Amino acid sequence: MNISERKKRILRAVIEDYIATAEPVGSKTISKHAELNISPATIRNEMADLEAMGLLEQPYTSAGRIPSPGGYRFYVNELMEQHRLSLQETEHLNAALRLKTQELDRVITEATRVISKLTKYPSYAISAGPSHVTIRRFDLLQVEQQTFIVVVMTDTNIVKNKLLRLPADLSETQIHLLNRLLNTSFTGLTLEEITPDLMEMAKQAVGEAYALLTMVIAFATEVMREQETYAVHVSGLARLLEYPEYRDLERAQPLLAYLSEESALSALPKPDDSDVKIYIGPENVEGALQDTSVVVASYDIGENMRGLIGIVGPTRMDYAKIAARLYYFADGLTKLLGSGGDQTKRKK
Amino acid sequence: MNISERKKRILRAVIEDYIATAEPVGSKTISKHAELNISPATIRNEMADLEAMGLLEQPYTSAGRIPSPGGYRFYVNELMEQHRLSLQETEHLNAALRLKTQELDRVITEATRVISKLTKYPSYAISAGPSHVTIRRFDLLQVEQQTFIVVVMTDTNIVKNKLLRLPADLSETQIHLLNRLLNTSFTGLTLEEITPDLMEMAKQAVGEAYALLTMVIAFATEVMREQETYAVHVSGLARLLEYPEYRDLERAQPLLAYLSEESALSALPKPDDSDVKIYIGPENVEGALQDTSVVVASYDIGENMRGLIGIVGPTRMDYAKIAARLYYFADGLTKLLGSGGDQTKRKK
DNA sequence: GTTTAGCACTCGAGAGGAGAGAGTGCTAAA
DNA sequence: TTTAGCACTCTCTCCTCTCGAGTGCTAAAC
Repeated sequence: MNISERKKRILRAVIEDYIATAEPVGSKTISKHAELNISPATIRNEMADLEAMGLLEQPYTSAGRIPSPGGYRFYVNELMEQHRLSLQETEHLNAALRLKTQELDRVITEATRVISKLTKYPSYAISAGPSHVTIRRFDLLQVEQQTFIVVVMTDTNIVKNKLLRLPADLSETQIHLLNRLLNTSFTGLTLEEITPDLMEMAKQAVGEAYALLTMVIAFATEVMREQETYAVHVSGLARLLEYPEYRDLERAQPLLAYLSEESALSALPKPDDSDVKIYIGPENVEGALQDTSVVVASYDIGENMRGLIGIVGPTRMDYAKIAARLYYFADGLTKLLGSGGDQTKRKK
Repeated sequence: MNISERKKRILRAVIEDYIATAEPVGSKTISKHAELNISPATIRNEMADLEAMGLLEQPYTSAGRIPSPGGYRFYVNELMEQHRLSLQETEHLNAALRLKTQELDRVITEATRVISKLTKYPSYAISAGPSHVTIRRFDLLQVEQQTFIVVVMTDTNIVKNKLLRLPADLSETQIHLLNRLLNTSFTGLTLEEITPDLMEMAKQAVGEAYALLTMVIAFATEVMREQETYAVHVSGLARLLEYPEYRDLERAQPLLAYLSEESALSALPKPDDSDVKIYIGPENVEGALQDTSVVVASYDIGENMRGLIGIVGPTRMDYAKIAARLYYFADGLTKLLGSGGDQTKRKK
C-alpha cells in the first residue's frame, strides 16, 4: 500500500483521537493538531482518499470518520510506536508478578485478574498441557491402619496427592509389594497404555492389595488426564460495560455470554511463538468477536507447556499500551514459571 | 399481620403474575383468575388496602401494582408453597452432583456453574475454612539428590505437596533427623505458634538441613493460611442481563461490578444453619444489592468447614423454585463432601 | 497543481407534543 | 358489601421539528 507521509499522519491522528474519545473524528478536530498545519478542507480531501482505500469509515454520510478494521491493522503494523511502560506501570506489574508460589491454577487466576485490572478490559488465560503425560514416580504413605496418602509425580514434574481410605487392612509386605509394582510396571505409561490386560496382570501379582491399586491407578489417570487438558480463566467481564460501544445491551449481551462460556474461549486464537498477537474485528473467526479485538500473549510454563494470556475489548483500543503491558507480563510469567525458573514454583 | 383469606389470594396472584411477566399487574388481570370470582372493582379496593399495608407498590399513579419487598417477604414466609422438583430437574441435579472426585476447589467451581445454569441466575459459592489449622504430619520424599517432595497433612485431613530443590546435598541421616524433628516439634502448631524462637531452636538441632527446613515450614504455613481463608467463586454473571430489570445499563453495571469483586462477595450473608435463606431487596446490607434478592444455602464440607452456595437476581424471582433447587443441591453436596461421605473426596 | 475559503446539503441526536391505552379512585347503584 | 360507570392520571410510543456537526463541491488564492 502506497501512502503519502501526510496521509499516514492524518490516519494516525484520526485513530488516536478516536481511541481517546470514541466519537467520530471530523476534519476540524484533526486540523487543530499543531504538527499538521493544514486546513480542514485539505484534510477532508485526504480523508476521502483514506476512506476509498478502506482505512477509514463513515458511520453515516456527513458524520466524522472512524477507523475501519483495516485502518487499525495498518496502524498496528506500520504506525504504532512501541509503547514504553511508565515506571509506575512496571512497578504495578512487578508487584503482581510477585505472586505466591501457589499452584499453577492460582497463579493463572491471579494473573488474569491483574491484567484485567491493569488494562481495564476483560482478560482470559488458557494454560495448555502437553499431549502425553506419564507418571514418573509413585509413593504410598500410610497414615493410619486403613488410610493412605498416595503421591504421584508426572514426567512434567507435577506432584499430586490424594488421601485414600481402604475397607480392609493390608500387611506391610503387601504395601511394599504394591509400591514396588507401581514403580516398576506403571511408570512411564501414557493413558492409553494402561490397559485392562495390564490391570489383570497386576491383580495376579498383588492379590488383596488390588483394591488399593485400582484406587491409586484411578487417581493417577485422573491426574494425567487433568494435566493434558486446558484450563481456562476469565476475569473482569463486567468491565466491558464501561465502554460506550457496549452501552447498547443488544451488543453487549451476546459478547458477555460468549466470554462466559469457558469452552468457547479455548477456541480463541493460539499464537505459537512468543510475540504479542493482535486480532482486529473481523480477523476473528468467531461470530461473537466480529466487532471486538483480541490481544494475546503467550508465555512458557516449561516442559512442553505453553500458556496464553489475553484481553478482549472493542476494536477501538490503545493497542500500543495494551500490547506492551501484555508483553511485559507474559515475559515475567515465563521467567517466573518457565524452565529457567525455580522448578518448585510449578508444584501442584 | 392480620390479613383476610381473600387478600392473601389476591397478593399471591399479583406476585405470581408479576414473577411471570415482569409487568405491573392490574385489577382486571387478577379478576380473570378463575378461582377468584370477584370483579375488578372489588380487587381494586383490596389492592388499595394491600398497598396501605406495604405489601404492594405502584410504580406511578394509575399503573398496575407490583409487590414491594415486604410483599415478597410475606409471600415467602406465609404464602409460598413448597416447590417440588420435577423428575427431570432432580435428574439434572443428580447428574451434576456426580462430579469427579477432584479437588474441593474444582467441585465448588463446577457446582456454581451448574446451579447458575439451572436457575438461570448468577451464582456464587464461598467455602469457609476452620479458623485454626495445624499440620498433623510431614513427609519428605527424596526424588533426586537435591530434589524433594514435601507432603503435609493438616488436622482437617487436607493433604498438600510441593516439589523442593536444594542448592546443596544432604546426607541421609540429616534428612532422617529433619523428618523426625518436623514430626515431633512442628506438628499440632497453629500459625502463631511457629515463632522465630522455635525456628532458632530448630536451627541448632538440624544444622545444615536448616535451608530445607525453612522451605518446608514456609510451605506448611502457606498451606495453613490457605486453608484458613475463604475461596469465592462466581458463575453465570452475564445471565443477569437477560432479565428486563437489568436492561438498563445504569442499573446492571454497578451490580455486575459488585459481583465481579470477589472480595466483596465474602461479605454476603452467611446463614449458619442448614436451611435455605432468602434475603429480599433492602434486607441486604450491601448498597449494590438493595434492588436484588439473594437466595443462599449452606452445605457441610465436614471437619468444621461449611460452604455456601447461592444465587443473586432481581427481587422478582420464583423463590419457591429457586429455594427448592438450592436446597436439593446443597443437601447433595453435603452428602458428597460432608463427614458422612468418602473422605478421599476431600483430598486436594 | 495544490491548498484554502465559502456554501449548500445531509443526516443523526434530542426536544417537544399529541394520542393511545392501561389502570386507577371515586361515586352511586345493586 | 359488591359492582358498574366514568373521569382522571400517567407512561409509552410515535411524530415532527430544529440544531449542529461535518461533509463534498466549486471557485478563488497561493
